[in-house]
Order: sequence, then structure tokens, then C-alpha cells
Amino acid sequence: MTSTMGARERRRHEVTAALLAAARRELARTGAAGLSVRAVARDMGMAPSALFRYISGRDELLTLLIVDAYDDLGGHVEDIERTVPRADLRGRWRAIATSFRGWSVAHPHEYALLYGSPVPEYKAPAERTNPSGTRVTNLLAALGMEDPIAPPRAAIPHMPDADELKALAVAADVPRMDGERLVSGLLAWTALVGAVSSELFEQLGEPVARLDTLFDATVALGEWLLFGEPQEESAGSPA
Amino acid sequence: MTSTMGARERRRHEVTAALLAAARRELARTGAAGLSVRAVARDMGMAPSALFRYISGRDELLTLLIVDAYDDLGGHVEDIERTVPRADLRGRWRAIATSFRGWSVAHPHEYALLYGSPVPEYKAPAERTNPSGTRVTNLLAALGMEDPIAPPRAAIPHMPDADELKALAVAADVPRMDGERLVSGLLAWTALVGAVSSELFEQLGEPVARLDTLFDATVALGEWLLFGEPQEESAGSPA
DNA sequence: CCCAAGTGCGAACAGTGTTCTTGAATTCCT
DNA sequence: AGGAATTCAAGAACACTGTTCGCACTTGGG
Repeated sequence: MTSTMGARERRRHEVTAALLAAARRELARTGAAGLSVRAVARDMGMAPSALFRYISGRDELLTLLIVDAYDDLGGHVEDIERTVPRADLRGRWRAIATSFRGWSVAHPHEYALLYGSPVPEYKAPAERTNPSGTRVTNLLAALGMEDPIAPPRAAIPHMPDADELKALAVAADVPRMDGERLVSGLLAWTALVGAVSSELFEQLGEPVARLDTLFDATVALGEWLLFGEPQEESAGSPA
Repeated sequence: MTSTMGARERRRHEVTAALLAAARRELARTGAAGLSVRAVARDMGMAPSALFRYISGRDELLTLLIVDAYDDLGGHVEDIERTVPRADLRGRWRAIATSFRGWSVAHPHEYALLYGSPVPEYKAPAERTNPSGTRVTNLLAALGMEDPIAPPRAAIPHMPDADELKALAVAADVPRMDGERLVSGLLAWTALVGAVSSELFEQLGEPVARLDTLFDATVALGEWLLFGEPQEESAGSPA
């Protein structure tokens, strides 16, 4: 970062970067639970004990990988979401959802690390993972903040009443959003995570080709949850 | 099983049962990734090598635990679902969803084993896990087969059209169910899994008290997906 | 120039899954 | 009943893991 950097310091940055790169390779190969410090050391041609000059242990390596994966995912989704015109709220949602799924199927082990079972004996430090971990949900929140549209969805019977939703809203740290909008966003989000998890973790016995249309249905459901019935606009083919 | 069982055979059954019990304890304590054959052996006062007379290795131990957990969960949900009158389809769905969540929060490590990230280097043999793993989804499928109600849900815009849903239906091995019903059930199911996973794996920063109302919303969404608007019946308090 | 800091390495410890051998206990057969 | 065959539990061993420690060595700053 600083332009004046001693050779020593620069080398340290290089080694740190190589370490993280090797760890990423190892994670993509064997997954989080099978991640081995010694394998990382082998991959970069160093003794295992040498790595402990750069990381405090396996836990910090996991933390590094988590924020790295969160940032990779967040950047990917942000890049694609930025593509669609700001006024097209439904398109922005679809871009978020599909790019989220796209990154996930391309990086299944990273997805499992972020949204799958937590690694036992390890608790991610929230102060380090939070900024990167909320990037994609922040996109969703920004979508929910947009004023013009977003009709509330009272069409669903047996929904928790307005008071409870209000309590949900104040509990969350999104004070400017009312309960109906917040619960819509949360439902769309958890449905999205559930669809991707079910697909990647292979809880569905169906052939893969049909998973696409099932995911399309999930996206449509989320869109309806967020924005309701479309209001008399162009009805082109949504492909 | 057979009434005439030699002492040797009986002892083998006892040891096998004790082994599975110890493995369950260990799983509940440390989770699947932290499960240790040696710890199980210690717990039952045996040498680690002795266990290999009863299991072929760590993988079979995992398989045993998986079908055991699936059966425990399936039995729990079935028992509660049986409670509500058969004609009350919406109540049956709600019973399935809430009991599914109830078991999951009571057995987080088992839930992670079943619906979380798959253990690396391990692939569950479908012929052994399938019968137990489909018990709760079978309950859902039975709900979808019921004739009287179940209006299709074309209200959601941008849904995949009928042809694609038909293809989804014939791809699944549920031939008697049409595409609309099948996709409704699948959406309700993946949304349910997503809600429970997000809650248990702590992807939501909200306080725990509000998770209840968020889950209520998920249940309501699933109910609407499966059965649509209620048709002029008793409007008692749904608590 | 020289000393202190930073760096890499090898050995070592405790733990893991798994295999093999060895010896004892039990069952089976005649 | 006695000998043979099978089953069982245990111990030692191997290859692997995360981690610590002490020892050498390079390097940068006063």
C-alpha cells in the first residue's frame, strides 16, 4: 500500500499473497474440512512450521479464506448487478439471484464454507467477516429501500400480522425499512439460499437439466415477493 | 430380530448398538467434521482397532449416523403430522414445517450432517440413505397428491411456462403429480430448508426472538404456495 | 560494521484413521 | 468331550494432521 516499502516488507506481502493463493487452491480442491496446513505448505514449497510466521494457525487461515470468498462473491454479484439500469428493479433482483447462483455453482467448496455447515470448534470473528459478508445482502437491502414501487404483500394468508413484522424491522439494523418490505426481502433471500444449497448439496434426486427451471421458479418467486404483480409494462420474453 | 439368537450374535448386536449410541453422542458433541473414531472407542472403553470389526471405517460410521438421523427426523415429523386431521391439508403442512424446524434446532449437528455441506471425500450411498432420507419429503408429496384442493399458482409473474414445468414433472419420479403442483412443493421445501439453514448456520444477524416470526412467514409462504388463497372457512386464530 | 530483528527449517509432541499381528475366548463339529 | 475353526479384543505400527520450539541464517538500520 504505502509507496515506501522496505524489501523486507514487500517480501512479506508476497509470501502472504502466495499463501492465500495456495490456500484458495487447496480449498477449491478438497473443501474446508479437508483443508490442510501442511498441504498448503507443500504447495508453496515451504516447511509447515514456516507458515506460522504469517498466520497464527488454522483458524486464521479459515478466516482469511472466508473473507476472501465473501469478497470474491460480493464483487462478482456487484459487477453484474451494476450492469442493469437502476430503474429496472426486477431486473436487478434477477441479476443478483442468478449471479449469486452462478458464482456458487462455479465455487461449490467456497459456497459450502460461507453458507454451509459451520466448521466445528471455529467461530468466525464477526468484525472481520461482516463487512465482506454483507455485500450481497446489502445489494438486496438497497433494492428494498427504493421508493417508487415495492407494493407490500398482504396476499399471503396466515402471515404474521403487521405488529410482529414491525418488531422484526426494528430488531434488524435497517431502521428505514418497514416490516413488510423487510420480511419480503428476507424471504426472498432465504428461499434463494435454500434453492442453491439444495442444488449444490444434492438434496434433490432430479437430473441436473431441470434444476435450471426450478431455479427460474425460485427467482420468479423472489421477484413476486419483492415487487408483486407487474404493472402493465413491456411483456417481452423473459429469457 | 430372530428369537433364536446365539449369545455371540446377541453380543454383536449389543456392541453395534453401543457403538451407534456412542457415535451419536460424539456427533451431538463435536459435529460431523470433528467426529473421531478414537473418541468413540474411548467413550465405549474399547481399543480403536476393535471397532473395525463392526464398521468398515469412518465412512460407514458416517453413513450409519446419517440414516439414523434421517430416521429420527422422519419419525418425529411423521408422529406430529399424524396428529392433525387428514382433511386439514394446510394444518398438515404447518405441522410438517414446524416439526421439521423443531427437530432441527434441537439437533443442530445432525441437521448440518443431513442438510449442510457434504463431508469431503465422502459420498453417501443413495441405496442406504434414500429410504430414510425421503420420509419427510414423502409426507410433502402425499400432501401434493391430495385431490380436492391445491389450486395451481399462476399468480407469480415470470414463472417458467407450463411446458417446462411439465418437463420437470416427468423428470422427477412423481409421475402422478403435474408440474405446477410439483414446483409448488419444491419451492415450499427449498424455502423451508433455506430458512432453517440460515437460522441454524447463523447467517442472519438478528436477535433470536425475531427468528420465530420470520419462520412463521416462511410457513405462511409455503402454505400459500401449496394451497393458495383460503376458501371461505373457519377463520380462527392460527396460533 | 555489528547487533537485533525477521525468517526458514528440522525435530518433536500429541493427536488422527487404518492395518496387521498376536493371543485369548467362544462356537461348531465330530 | 475334545479338537478345529471362527470371532474377537488389544497392541504395535504407519502415515498423516496441527502446532511448538530451538537453532541457523539472512538482512536492515543505527
